[in-house]
Amino acid sequence: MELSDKKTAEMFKAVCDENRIKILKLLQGGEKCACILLDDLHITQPTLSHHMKILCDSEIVVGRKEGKWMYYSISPEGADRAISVFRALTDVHGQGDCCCKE
Amino acid sequence: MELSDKKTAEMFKAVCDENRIKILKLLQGGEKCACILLDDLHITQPTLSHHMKILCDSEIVVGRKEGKWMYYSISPEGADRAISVFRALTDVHGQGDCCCKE
DNA sequence: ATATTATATTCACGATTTTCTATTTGTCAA
DNA sequence: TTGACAAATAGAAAATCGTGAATATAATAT
Repeated sequence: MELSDKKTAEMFKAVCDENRIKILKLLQGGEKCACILLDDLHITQPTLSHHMKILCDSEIVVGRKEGKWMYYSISPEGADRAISVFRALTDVHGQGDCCCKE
Repeated sequence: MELSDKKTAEMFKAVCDENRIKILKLLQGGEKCACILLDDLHITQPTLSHHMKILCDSEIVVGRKEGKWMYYSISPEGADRAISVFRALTDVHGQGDCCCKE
């Protein structure tokens, strides 16, 4: 589970934007077509496409093409991976320095 | 554990930047003085101050003033809160639509 | 083949973020 | 009180990000 700092930052960009958070909330109801997401968000189609790319790059969301349509859903594995990475980044395994200069 | 989308985005901004990720990794060794963090990062003092503000705003890091010095450490409670928020955002509790239009 | 529909890409622009220099504030020691 | 040091703030430059209009690509239907 070793990720570069750059990749880690990329992963959490998924949850750094209000619209992407809204998209995740919509996807919690299960897999949804892009066109349905579009109806529920006040953004244009290219903007949605842009956000879906960031979400898919983070691997927290996965896309599936079916004919003309793109279906998106939350990947429980991707979400678990993100949590693992977050834990690995915030677990404290030391006691620090007792003072600034000794 | 209900957070506005804006607040949620703010919280995860903490882990959306390479320098802040480096800072968290340093703090995993325990509480550290700002001046020590500064030695390990190739940024200026005001830039560090800026990043520490964002980290503290997310409540994943807490600061403590002692005389002239600021000591920072990871807040296990803050980190747990972030994980809870992330889970609440990515748990799937529906099965989606079977198709785009019915 | 042509038209239509769904999504992705390109480009440009404005807003936000990161970063720095300069300055200010706060704390301690002579 | 003055000087030295740590950290925060102000202001500005540069980079990144979010957005939409225009266009391209892909799939389906006629």
